[in-house]
Amino acid sequence: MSAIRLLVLGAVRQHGRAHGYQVRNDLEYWGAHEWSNAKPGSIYHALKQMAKQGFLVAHEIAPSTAGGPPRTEYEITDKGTEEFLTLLREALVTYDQKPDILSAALGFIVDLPRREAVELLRRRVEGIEEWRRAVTEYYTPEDGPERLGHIGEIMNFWVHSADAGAEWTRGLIGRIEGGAYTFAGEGEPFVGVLAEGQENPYATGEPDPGDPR
Amino acid sequence: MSAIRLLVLGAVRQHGRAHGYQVRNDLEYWGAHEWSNAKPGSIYHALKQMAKQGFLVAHEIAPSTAGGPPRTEYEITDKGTEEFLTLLREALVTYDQKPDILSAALGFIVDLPRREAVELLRRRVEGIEEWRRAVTEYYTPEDGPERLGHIGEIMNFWVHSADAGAEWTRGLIGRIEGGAYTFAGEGEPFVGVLAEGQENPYATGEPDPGDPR
DNA sequence: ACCTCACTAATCAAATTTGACTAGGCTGGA
DNA sequence: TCCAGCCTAGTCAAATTTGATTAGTGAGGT
Repeated sequence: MSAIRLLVLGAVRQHGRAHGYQVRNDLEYWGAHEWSNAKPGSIYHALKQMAKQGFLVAHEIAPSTAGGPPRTEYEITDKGTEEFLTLLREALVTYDQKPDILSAALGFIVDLPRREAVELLRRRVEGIEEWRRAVTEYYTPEDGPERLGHIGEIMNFWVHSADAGAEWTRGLIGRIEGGAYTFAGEGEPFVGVLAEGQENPYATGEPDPGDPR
Repeated sequence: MSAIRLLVLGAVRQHGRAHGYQVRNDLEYWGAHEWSNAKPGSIYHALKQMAKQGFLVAHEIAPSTAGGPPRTEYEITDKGTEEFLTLLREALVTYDQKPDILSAALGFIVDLPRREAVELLRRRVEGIEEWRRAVTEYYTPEDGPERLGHIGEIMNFWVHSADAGAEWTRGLIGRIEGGAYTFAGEGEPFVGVLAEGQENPYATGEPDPGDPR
């Protein structure tokens, strides 16, 4: 599974009620178009699909204030919230070497209680270590590592990345345990969405070094 | 673009002539099903598509030796070889945070001259460093990093991964310059394909810790 | 008054990917 | 002998993703 469903569900949830363009803007504000497949087509498709599956309800809205086609607003259902939490937990725990999924989950990690977040990340680290043991054994044949030739570099690369990922995760666990950020049930949450009408400080497109801020 | 075209083109090229099932087996032998979308459907689709585009030529073969439907063999064309090299170079140079593409390219890196491989990897490292400068500036706002809240962890994660990737690439450059592996034009290449009839020492599916080898 | 640009909001066809399924032949045990 | 299970080789529908395109509105320049 890709990150798009988690991203879209989470964005709608934070707004309570949102139309596609709003979701699209949030994700851009997050920089999600840089590291995931959060493009217009995918977002609108995900919204429709998840509405069909009962995770969202669609409300048709009149042609709207400022130009453009009539827009549809979406609200998350109870089933949708459940799905969101399932996806979020899964994304935090499993090491499937798709960095976009972890990234998406990081954006919503504060929607869980602090205790649980730490617990899930611990399990993530364990998962990485287990994966590492499995493949290390797997690709280190008894007739010497040379048998693999340069192909061995592929696994070497993965193992290296996994190690870096584990180390980073341990760091994050430390920061969270050290009291960083505001988690579910800890009052005033940090909301990473744009209010209606608020301008997006980040332009579309590449992270521009000459960003005129 | 995904890794599948590079993988399929490269696999066909190594065989000279191959049918889909052979490609599928090679990629499995490489472990590609673990870290890329090298599933049957994708492979057969890529073969057909690239035949349509003139990168491969298809030969219909009689119902074949051992069971199963009639198979189609593919040969790579000159245009296909060009495309292969283009994809390979691009995959080595560009840091697009999709690890499967780099992995695929690593599998074919020895199809280039040693000199060029090193040069491309150098450019890769530069690319990563440039990317890092751009996003570091981008996501470090003048009103303090706290404004980003936990969202900042996403970029933090990416930067960490990028650093790990750069470091690993430097290591690989060192190994290659140190004389490791056999590159294009250096005689007897290492061939990472299964001969017809050779058994695949790796079973399908997960890297099994209890692998009976 | 006219034209161009940018923004809002979304749609669409084409390409790709997923995951399940087909169908023939071979093998080994009851 | 018969049948369950595996291997070979691939197909197919459904879901998703890509990249381009549409269409209305308002602002600014000439």
